[in-house]
Amino acid sequence: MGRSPCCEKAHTNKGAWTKEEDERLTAYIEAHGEGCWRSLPKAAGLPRCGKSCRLRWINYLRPDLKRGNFTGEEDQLIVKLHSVFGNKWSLIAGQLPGRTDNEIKNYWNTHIKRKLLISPTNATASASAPPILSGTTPSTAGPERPPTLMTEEVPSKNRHYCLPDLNLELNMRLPSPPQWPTAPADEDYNRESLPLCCNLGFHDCNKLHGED
DNA sequence: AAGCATCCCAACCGCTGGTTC
DNA sequence: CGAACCAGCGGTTGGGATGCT
Repeated sequence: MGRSPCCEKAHTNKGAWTKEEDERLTAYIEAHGEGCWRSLPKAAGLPRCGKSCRLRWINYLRPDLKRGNFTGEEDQLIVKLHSVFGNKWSLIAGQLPGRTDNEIKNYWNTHIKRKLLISPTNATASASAPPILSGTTPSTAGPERPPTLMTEEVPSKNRHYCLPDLNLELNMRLPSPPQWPTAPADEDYNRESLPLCCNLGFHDCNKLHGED
């Protein structure tokens, strides 16, 4: 097949970007726009691979980036969105203008995750609350799942296990027998794939609150 | 002041899904 | 149709900054 390799690793720099590299990249993108990251380093005269240029631009050089600390609203929004999307940082970043997936991921890992883990009431909630997903996934159903929005500004007296506004539920199960197209012999199930039913929808919050 | 521990974040690595040849 | 490429994503890490003893 007639394509050249992604980048010549022998002639590419690694590690921290220099000011000159930043300026070259910025100037090139301002002149030619984003896109075609593969050919960009050569065209811009940068000893970097396209992947590295893309990352540097998106995470650091883009003019519309919001620098500085996350606000309380952003903080809470991230927690909410994480409860919906899990570790889909790009989706979460899409809801926070001026923030990058990398930034949010770092913020989550260094600030929010710890805050949620520290909260003793949250630990209790994790232990007692039913799992959100019937079929567990590491990003949303494991010990790191943030089931509650529990930050220190909530007085302990008023704390209760309030779920975020949105919570998608994914169920996977075998279809009930009457839905089977034909009734196969047991041995057929042993060697052939089974049809699965998947439901995607919202939680019944009352059930999770134990209020039904 | 020096040494050590911890925090934080920029950047790299490896994987995936879509596209191109 | 399969192999290779490409962009994008999430996980991980290296090392500078900061705090503590």
